[in-house]
Amino acid sequence: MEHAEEALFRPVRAGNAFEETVERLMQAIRLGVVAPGERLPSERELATRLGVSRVTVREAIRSLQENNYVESRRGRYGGTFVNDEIPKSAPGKEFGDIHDALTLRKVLETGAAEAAAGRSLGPAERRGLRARLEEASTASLGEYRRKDSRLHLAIAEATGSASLTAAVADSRMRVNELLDTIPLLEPNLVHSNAQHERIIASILDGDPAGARLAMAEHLDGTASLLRGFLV
Amino acid sequence: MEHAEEALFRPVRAGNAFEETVERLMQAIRLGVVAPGERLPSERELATRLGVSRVTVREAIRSLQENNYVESRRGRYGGTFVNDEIPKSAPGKEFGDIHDALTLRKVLETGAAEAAAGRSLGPAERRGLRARLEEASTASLGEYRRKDSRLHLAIAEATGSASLTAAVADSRMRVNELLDTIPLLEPNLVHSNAQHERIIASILDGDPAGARLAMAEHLDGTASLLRGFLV
DNA sequence: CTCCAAAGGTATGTCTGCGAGCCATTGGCC
DNA sequence: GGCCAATGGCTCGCAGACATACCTTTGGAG
Repeated sequence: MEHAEEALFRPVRAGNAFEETVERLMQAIRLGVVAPGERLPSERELATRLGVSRVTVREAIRSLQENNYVESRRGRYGGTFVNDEIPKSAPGKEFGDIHDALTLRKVLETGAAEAAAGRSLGPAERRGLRARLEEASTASLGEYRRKDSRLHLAIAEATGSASLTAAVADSRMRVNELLDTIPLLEPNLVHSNAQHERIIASILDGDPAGARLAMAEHLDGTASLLRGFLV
Repeated sequence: MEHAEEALFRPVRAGNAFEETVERLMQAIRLGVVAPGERLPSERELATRLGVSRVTVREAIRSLQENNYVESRRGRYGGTFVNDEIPKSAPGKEFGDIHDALTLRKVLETGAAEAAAGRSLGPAERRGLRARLEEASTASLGEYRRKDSRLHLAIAEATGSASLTAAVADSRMRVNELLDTIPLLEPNLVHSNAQHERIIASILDGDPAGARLAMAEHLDGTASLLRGFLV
């Protein structure tokens, strides 16, 4: 065999520093962690947190400006702000491996739901989850993908594991790119919200098995949709 | 809240190219993907696969030579070979976040076991799993950690998801570093082998729920051991 | 015995990315 | 009205990493 080697000898870095920085900032915007109208951290702060030089951060931001994701304003209380209308992700992405992305997502997100339900959550965390649920349920079609992602990220965060949260964020970006190529319909959305309620209820009730099951059903919906659309 | 930002604005790259390359090669050796006496891929091949220049690969290998992990021989049929006795990992590692590592591992590995059991495996994959199980069950104390990792990696591979396999490899490295600081005893080993049998049997029988459960119990063993030892 | 393919060993010029510093702009505070 | 802190905008020299080319060693094939 020895084809586990493929996993271990995969490329050390996904791209150059610039590309990866753009990717991260896009993640923050597309997953709704920084909403339209809100401000990104300052260039100096981003440079520190992303472990990258300020020059590189600026180049990445410039690239986002040119693609109408953000606008920058100078002066104190200035900064880089997310535009109200952000471009759709470029279509025709190579669908790498749908099976790969969906398998990883299912493992991570059902695991996160179960783990979150198995923890004793503080009042702030419980409030956070309810707030995200509320946001998602009242979201319009245009902002649904973002609000949905924020809810799922909040669930991952509720596990208390930063690396699990990071993994979920990456996974969602991959799957969202695929989802962006197929239509999002009102009925899906209603159904999705009902499932969200079950998931959050199970987590808040401390019911790991229920949370896992509810999440699994939730994910299976979009998974079969995807497998259907993309052959 | 907005502390999902912590996950998204984490550092873009874990270290410089050299450090990450060393890390990868150590993973391959420590996880037993390249066993003692075996040869690493050639420098040129590693450079291509790791997406890094040959100079960097050589520096990384040099560092491994100086630490007695490998030896290089010139000429055709030469190469870089893994030593029989590889150094123990440096103790006193900062125990970053034990909870974080264990949470992620549980999610990934129970998910992998379940996913593997839910697939129809080819004869080669089934044979591979049985072979790894056999290797682990007959391993001596000294080589147990390696053989054990190979078995778990084989399970991840059986999901057919490369990124899941990569994630499991990373996760195991983190947890193994912690495990290296506490003793490995014969009784643990016997118990562990029995659990391995159950896991593999469930996977080969196509019993996802059973595989998940067996894996969960298996992991809980070392998890509670760790939490106990490391406060 | 000779040849030569494949592996490690070496050298050099280029370019990316970083660090550090300074400038320009802005709006609240005193 | 003036100050000034915090932000984006800009420049320059250095270190790391890269691509490429060439050299040296080795053992099997012919």
